[in-house]
Amino acid sequence: MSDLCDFPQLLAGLGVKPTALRLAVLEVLGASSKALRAQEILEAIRSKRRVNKVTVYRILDGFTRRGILRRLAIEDRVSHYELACEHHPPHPHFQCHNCGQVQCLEPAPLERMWRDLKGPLGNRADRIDIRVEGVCHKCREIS
Amino acid sequence: MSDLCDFPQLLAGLGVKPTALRLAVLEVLGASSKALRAQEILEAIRSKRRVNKVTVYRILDGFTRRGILRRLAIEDRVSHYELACEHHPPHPHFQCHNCGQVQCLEPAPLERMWRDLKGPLGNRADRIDIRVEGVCHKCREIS
DNA sequence: AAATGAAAATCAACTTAGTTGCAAATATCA
DNA sequence: TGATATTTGCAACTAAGTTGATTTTCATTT
Repeated sequence: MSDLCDFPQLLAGLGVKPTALRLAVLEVLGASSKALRAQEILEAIRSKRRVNKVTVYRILDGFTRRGILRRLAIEDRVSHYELACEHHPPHPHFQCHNCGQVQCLEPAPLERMWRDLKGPLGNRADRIDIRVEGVCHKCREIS
Repeated sequence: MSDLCDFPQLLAGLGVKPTALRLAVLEVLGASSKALRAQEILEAIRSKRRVNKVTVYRILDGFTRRGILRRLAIEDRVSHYELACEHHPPHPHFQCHNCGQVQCLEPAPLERMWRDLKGPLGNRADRIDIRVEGVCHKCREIS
């Protein structure tokens, strides 16, 4: 997941001002090969400049709402974030029990999923979760 | 997900004492057709008797470690729990954007997943997550 | 029946990740 | 330039869960 995207242009296309902090968030994520926690993003930016955590949380939130980022509920009590641009289509993730890192796996077609997920990268897969999100039949009826 | 399991026996088989609270937790989950938050379990028990939240959290934690329950990291900042006994094999979940409820879907074979997930129950699937958990190659090398 | 000891439950205080409301700074437009 | 809107920062707060110490329960042993 290297940064192939032109972030200023990406933001411009959505009418979002490309402020220094917004670009910093995108660059940190673009430079990462794995999904990152808000905390990690915050620290990465702080290694270069001064930021308030609230600002970062708000940027992450805004980006997620606009579909610029995907928020992953992969681990209890912490969100992970990744770029959601055309170069980073949805894909399965692999979290290590031990170090907690969240690797991105190939967005292989679903039929090949099971086979693919168990083998590659030398990971030992103990558990595969499949999760669907949307609007349930009950809520669809109401609205 | 109705309770087909004999909880006292289940616990006995694992050498876990079937205390009133432990059974209460299992009964609440056994009676539910969906995965529940710790909060909901706590409230369900409190409608019948007095409990301290710490006790419930510790029971949920112990049960999860022993494989009696599965903890689902389905939503930011809250865990959901479900029975992990033989009558409740792993399966995909559906969370409603609107009400937040976490339905259990059929544990259909993975090759049929995609097709199956989109159609049934009248839910509108906006997003399908596939998540793998285990020990990554790096951590495997170290230990 | 009383004493003992281990397991279970409780309590208060704390932690972590994230949120709110408002003020200050910065950018944008007339 | 001044007026307005947007972004950032700060302090205080919240929700969910955790910790450590204490008390209760309860099955044994005396």
